[in-house]
Amino acid sequence: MAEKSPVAAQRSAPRRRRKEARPQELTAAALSLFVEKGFAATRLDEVAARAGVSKGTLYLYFDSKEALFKAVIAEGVVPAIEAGEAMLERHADDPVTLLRGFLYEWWALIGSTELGGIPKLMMSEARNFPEVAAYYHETVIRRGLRLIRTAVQRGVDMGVFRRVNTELIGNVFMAPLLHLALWRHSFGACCGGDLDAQRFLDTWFDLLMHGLGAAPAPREEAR
Amino acid sequence: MAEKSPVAAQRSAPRRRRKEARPQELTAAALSLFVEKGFAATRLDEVAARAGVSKGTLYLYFDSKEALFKAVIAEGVVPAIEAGEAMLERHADDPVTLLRGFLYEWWALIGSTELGGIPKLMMSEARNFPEVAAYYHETVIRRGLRLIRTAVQRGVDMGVFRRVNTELIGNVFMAPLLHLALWRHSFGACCGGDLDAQRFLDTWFDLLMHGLGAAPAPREEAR
DNA sequence: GGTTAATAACTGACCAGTCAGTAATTTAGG
DNA sequence: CCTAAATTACTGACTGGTCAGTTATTAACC
Repeated sequence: MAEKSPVAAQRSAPRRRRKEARPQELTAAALSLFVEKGFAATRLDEVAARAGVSKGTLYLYFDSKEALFKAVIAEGVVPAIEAGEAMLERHADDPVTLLRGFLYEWWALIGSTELGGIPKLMMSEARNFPEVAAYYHETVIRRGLRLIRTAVQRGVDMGVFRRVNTELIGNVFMAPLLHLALWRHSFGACCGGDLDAQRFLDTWFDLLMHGLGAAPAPREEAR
Repeated sequence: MAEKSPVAAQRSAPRRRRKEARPQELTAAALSLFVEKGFAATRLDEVAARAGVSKGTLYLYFDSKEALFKAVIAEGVVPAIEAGEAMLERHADDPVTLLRGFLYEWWALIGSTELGGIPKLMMSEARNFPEVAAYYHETVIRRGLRLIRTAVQRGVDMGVFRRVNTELIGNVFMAPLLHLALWRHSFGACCGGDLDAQRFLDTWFDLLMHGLGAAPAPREEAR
């Protein structure tokens, strides 16, 4: 009755106007699809469909596929960096707690969530989208590395850690975490051999603390 | 003189027939392009052109783009694993030398060469090509991890290393190496901040040896 | 009923894969 | 040897499908 269309079949939702909510919904849909299939292999029709709109609507909010990509990155990851910087202030006097916090919190808030797909996405696409890569590098990587370097430097200055090359320690610190996230979103999702995240993190933190020459005692003696 | 063709203009090389050499040339061209632009973004016309043949010829030797992908992986990486297994035999009694060898040799023979792009390629494409991923996982990853685990286990048994979780140590060991290679082929190729490979490896080996509780003395006291 | 969010049909470029034809090489016949 | 027939590596124009981006139209909300 209400619907005169006799074809029915097409289950078209009743076309709402929600200018405010759209960009969020679209970037959220794009994030999960980009992470799942990669940037190139994701069709904009699909992104739009998952957000419950048509492709034309997507183009009301984003100029191009690449612009959508940038928005996904900007929105997903910048808040996380800010959380890290807050933590650096909060535990200014305890480098071990700080590193443990970065490690386990990073995993809890980023690595293990959908955001954990972003490193893979950026690694995969960096060369094809140098502008986005530069933005990410400046906004996320540089700032993140500085965070870690600062924490380790404090530990060295306080005599808690051995003298190590603080220049590159941020990269070394992050490598296993990123590896874990990349694994989850590549081989972990298709071949067996899934890594046990908790044990992996414990193994790494244990090795790292011994490597830095700090008293072990991580959680309660990590198994 | 030799070339009678008066048309000239078209700089077509004189069409050689070299059935034996083609597959090699094609996989080599494909490897560098896949690494540079990713699998999806690489056009087969381009692969063929770089190998000095036409696209039609490519299809005489490979059934599909995916078949070419598999060939690239199989040819590029399996020999390297075999070299590692040989090394495990050669230095059976010295775990520290073994790990140092894996680390620096891996970088010299794989990470720093064009083959170093393969981990990035596989990470990026694993989900879209589960069959190739499964092959790589079985043929390369499993075997490689076993190599490292064996070396560390020996060190623990001999009392040279602390008791650590040998189950996951292979992944932890490889993570920074892979990170370095991935970096080279993503951000390193487009944004500044290039990692100094030698220093990075030294930093990692130093941290690792201390973490495993082995006597330091890596090269001559890595700076 | 006027404004504009939203749609869906459309366009044009692009590219994996095909195939009818071309040219290099080998073989057979003289 | 020389030449012509047979073979086969190789080519490049073509096809069918896909998809980013556009536009003419529709309908929701004030």
